[in-house]
Amino acid sequence: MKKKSVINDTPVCQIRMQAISDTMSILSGKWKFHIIGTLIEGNKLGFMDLLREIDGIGTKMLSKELQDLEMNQLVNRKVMDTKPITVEYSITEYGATLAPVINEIAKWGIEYRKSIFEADGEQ
Amino acid sequence: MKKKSVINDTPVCQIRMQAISDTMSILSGKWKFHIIGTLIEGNKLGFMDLLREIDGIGTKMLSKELQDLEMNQLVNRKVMDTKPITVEYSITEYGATLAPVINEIAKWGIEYRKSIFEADGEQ
DNA sequence: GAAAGTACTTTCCTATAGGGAACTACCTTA
DNA sequence: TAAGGTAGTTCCCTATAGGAAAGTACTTTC
Repeated sequence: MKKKSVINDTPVCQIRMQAISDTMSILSGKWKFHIIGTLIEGNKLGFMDLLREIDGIGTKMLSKELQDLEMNQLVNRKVMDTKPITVEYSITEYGATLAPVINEIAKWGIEYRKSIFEADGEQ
Repeated sequence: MKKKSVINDTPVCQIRMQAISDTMSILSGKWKFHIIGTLIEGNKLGFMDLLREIDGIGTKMLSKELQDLEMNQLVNRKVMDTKPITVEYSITEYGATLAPVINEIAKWGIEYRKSIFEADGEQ
């Protein structure tokens, strides 16, 4: 008889694990946090604005990631009736609920850097 | 003259973005959150215990991810002087500070599932 | 009519992530 | 001496992520 899981085998744990996988699959990749963070700060931004704000991203990735985020209802895309057409990207009400998650992650990262600095005397 | 970033160009934003990248690179991959979550719940666990607890992981990934986490001081590895040698994995004090981050991520994922269920009548 | 700005899409390429299966090595029990 | 448990490592493979560069299409400005 094969031994079975004992810790993660409770319904509460299963739901938690599933929830973590869900969140991380929605926010996966190198750029989603940066895009969401920028849109939370910047309110309404055009494609080229985002391209300039997010250091290092290219048009292909920005376009693809924005589509992903739009599909998951975290970002609004609105085509404006201007002379050269412009597009307004903004965070949705639902996307804004990610702020506490992003804050915790940023907070932890800042503490992490501090602790490395103190321990190793580097950087 | 090329237009420059205005939102993300403040020192505070740069540090925040860097911190998010740091955290996500440490916790990147399919399994790190599961391993850390299990170790927080389970206290001290052997390699085979983790293999059984974490549904779907194989020996190769578990071994590699544990090495990553150990390198980043989030997990302790202690070889025990038992008859067949056993290894005790546990979360470090520092690794335990990830609990609030994991909690926020889990909380958001649970709300996300709820909202999809309400909106679409799907799972 | 050429340049430059809007917003993308497409193609091509490489690097990394991650899985399966087999293998190592050592010890205990039947 | 064969089976089964400990804890991994190694090899081979595929799929995905992500970057660079060029192309599309349309408009305004010089």
